[in-house]
Amino acid sequence: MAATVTIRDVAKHAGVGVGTVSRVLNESDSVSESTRRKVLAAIEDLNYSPSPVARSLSSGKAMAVGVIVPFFTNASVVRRMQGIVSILGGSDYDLVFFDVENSGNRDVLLTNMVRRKLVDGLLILSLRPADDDMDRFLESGIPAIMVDAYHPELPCITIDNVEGGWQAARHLLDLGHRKIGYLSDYPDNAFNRSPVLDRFAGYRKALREAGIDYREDYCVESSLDREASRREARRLLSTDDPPTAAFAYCDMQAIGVLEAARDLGLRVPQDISVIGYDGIEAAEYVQLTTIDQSLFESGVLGAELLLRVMAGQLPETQDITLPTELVVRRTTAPPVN
Amino acid sequence: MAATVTIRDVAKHAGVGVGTVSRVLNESDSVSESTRRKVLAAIEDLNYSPSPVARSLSSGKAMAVGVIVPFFTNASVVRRMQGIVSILGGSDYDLVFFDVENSGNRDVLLTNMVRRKLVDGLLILSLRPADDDMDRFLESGIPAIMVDAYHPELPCITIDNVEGGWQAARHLLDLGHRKIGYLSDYPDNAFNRSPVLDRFAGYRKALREAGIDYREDYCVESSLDREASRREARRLLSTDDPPTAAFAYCDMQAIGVLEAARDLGLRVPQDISVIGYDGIEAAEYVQLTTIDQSLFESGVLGAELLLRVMAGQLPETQDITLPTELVVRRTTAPPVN
DNA sequence: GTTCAGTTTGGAACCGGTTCCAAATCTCGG
DNA sequence: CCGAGATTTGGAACCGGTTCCAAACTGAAC
Repeated sequence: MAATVTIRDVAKHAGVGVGTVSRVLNESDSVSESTRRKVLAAIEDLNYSPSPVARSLSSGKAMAVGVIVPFFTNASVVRRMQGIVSILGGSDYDLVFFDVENSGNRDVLLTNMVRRKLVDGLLILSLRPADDDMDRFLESGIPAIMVDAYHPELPCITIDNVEGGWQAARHLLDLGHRKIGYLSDYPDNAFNRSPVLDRFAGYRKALREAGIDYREDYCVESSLDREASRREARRLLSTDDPPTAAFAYCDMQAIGVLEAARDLGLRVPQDISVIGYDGIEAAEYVQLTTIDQSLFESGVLGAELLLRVMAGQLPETQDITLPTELVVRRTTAPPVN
Repeated sequence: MAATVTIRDVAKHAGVGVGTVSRVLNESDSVSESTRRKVLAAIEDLNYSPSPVARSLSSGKAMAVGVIVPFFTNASVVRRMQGIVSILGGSDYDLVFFDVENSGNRDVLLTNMVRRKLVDGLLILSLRPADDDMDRFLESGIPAIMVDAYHPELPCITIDNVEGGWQAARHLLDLGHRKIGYLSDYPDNAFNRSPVLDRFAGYRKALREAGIDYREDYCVESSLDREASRREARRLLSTDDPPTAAFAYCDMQAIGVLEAARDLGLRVPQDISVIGYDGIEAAEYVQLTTIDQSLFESGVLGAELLLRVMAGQLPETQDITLPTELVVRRTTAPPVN
C-alpha cells in the first residue's frame, strides 16, 4: 500500500518536467534519446505506473469498450461473447460488461452508458433498446455496433432469420414431412423481437411454397428454457393428430422437444423429427440437426468492426448479414407412414 | 454530441457553488431542502450527468469490480460467471472482465490490475496467478476474492475436490465396479492445478479404501475439450481389459467418453458406466450422472463476499468450502458380468 | 439586541494525467 | 562567432469531479 507515485515524482526524480515524462510514456518522438533513458530509469526506480483513470480524464479516452448483453438468456449469447472476447481480449481495450437481464436495469443505457467517457465504444448484443434510450445514446456520439439486432443508424451484424427459418422448414419438407410443428419463443420478448418473428415468417413461407396450410394448433410458444419447452412440446406431441416433425426456435428448446419425445416414448427421428436453430455446442453432442448461425463469428466480426470504427476508419453504416447453414445430424429423417 | 455540461455549469445555472452541487449529487444530508430543489432543477434543465471518470479520479473509487477469468476454458466457468453477474449486475458496480486465455496476456495481473484504481475489487476465478504477480497485486491492497482457487492470503471460495473425487469413485464402487478408469485434465495445466490433483487423490483414496490396486493404464489425460476426450476415451475403452466404469474430470470430458462409447458400439450404462464432475446444464440433458459442485452458487458467494469486504466489513480471510453432491442419472449402473 | 452553537454554503485545492505555448537548446551555413 | 530555423524541454492550464476550510447564515437563550 505504498504511497502512490505520480508523474511529478518521476519528473523530479529524473530531473525533467512532467510534460517530458508524459511524452516518454506516450512514445512521442520529440524526446531526445538521452532524456528518454533518464526518464525510463526513473520510472523503473520508482516502480511507477500511470493511473488509467487520470489518463482517461484528461485525454478523454477510456481505453475500454462496453458490451451490453442479456447474459443469461441462452447459450447462443455466451457463444457470441466468446467471439467478442477472442478479439477484444488481445486489444488494448478493457472489456466492461453490462448485463441487461430484467427490465429493471434496462435503463443502464440511459444512465450508465450516456455517462460519457466510461467506454470508447459499445457492442449491443441480441437486444434492441427502447427508442428513446437509443436516441439519447446516439446523441452521445459513442461508436456502437449492434450484433444480432438491428438499428437503422448503427452498423449491424445480423443473421438472416427469415432465410434460416425457411431452411429449417424446407429441410423437413424435403424429407417428406407435411405436418410440421413450430415451437417458438414469445414474440413479445422485450429484448429483441425480430428474430422470433423472422424465423416464423421463414417457416410459414416454406410451408406456403409447398402448398401446405398453416395450422395454428401446430405452433406453440414457450420461454427459452428447456423445462418450459419440454412441457409445451409434450402438449404439442400428445394431441390426436400430432406433427411428424418439429422446428424449434433455438437449440435449447429443441433439446426440450427431444426430452418431451422421450417422455412420451416417441423415437427420434422415426416417430418425430426435430430441428433446432443456433448451432450451439450442445446441439453437436445430442446429435441435433440444426440451423447453424455463425455465433462465434458474429462476435468476432462485431468486435473487429467496432475496433475499426473507433479507429476512425470506415463509413457510418455498414451492415453485415451472416449466412445460416443447415447441419444435418441424427434427429431428422423422412416420416414413416 | 452537445458540449459537455459540467458541475460548474450546473452550479452557475442554479446560482450555487460547485461544492453544493456535489453534495446534492452525493446525497449529503447537509443541504437545505430549498437549495436541493434548485440544484435538482438545474440538473434537469441542463440534462446533466456526472462523469464517472472524473468522479473516480478525485474520489479514488472506481465503482467497478474486475473479474479475472479463463473465459473459454469450459462451461463451468461460464456458469460461475453467471452467478457473479446475478449479484453484481444489481449492484452499483460495473463489471470489468479480464480474460486470461493464453499465457500471453497473463501479465494483466501485473500491468492492468496493479494500475491502481481501475477497479475497487477483484474476483479471481478458477486460476492461480503466478506468485510474483500475486505478491505485487497483494501490495496494492485492492480487496480480492478467489473463487475455485486457493491463495493463503485471500478469502477463498473453494470446492472440496478430494471429497468430490472420492464420491464419484465411491458411487462406482458401490455399484460393484472394480475396474474404474479415470480421464483427467493435464495436471500441469498452467492456470490452476490443484483441482486436477485433488479429484485424482479422492479417486485413489476411494480405490485404496476398497482394497483395489491403482492401475496406471486406467488413467489417461486429455485436454478439456470434447474431441480430445473422445479420442483418449476411445483408446482407454478399446484395450484388452477395459474398465467397466469411467470417472471424468469434468462433464464435458464425460460427454466425450459417452461419445467414445457410442463410437465403439458400447452401451451406456450396461457396457460402461460414466460419471462426470461439475453439474453443468448439458449433463442434465444427456442424463449424465455427475458430481454437482455448486457452480452458480460459488459465483454468488464470491460476489457477495467481495461486496462485503469492499464495504469494509469482515475479517481478513474467510474461506468457504462448498459441498459436492452426487447426482445419479442414467449413465451409471452395476456392471454386468 | 447580543452571543454562540449548529447548520448551510462557496470555492480553492486537489486527484494524476495530457496538451499547448513559450523558452531553451541545438545545428549549421556564412 | 553570429543568427535563423529546427528540435527539445518545462510547466501552467486543463479535464470534471470531491473535499475541506472558513465564512455566512440560522435561531434559541439571555
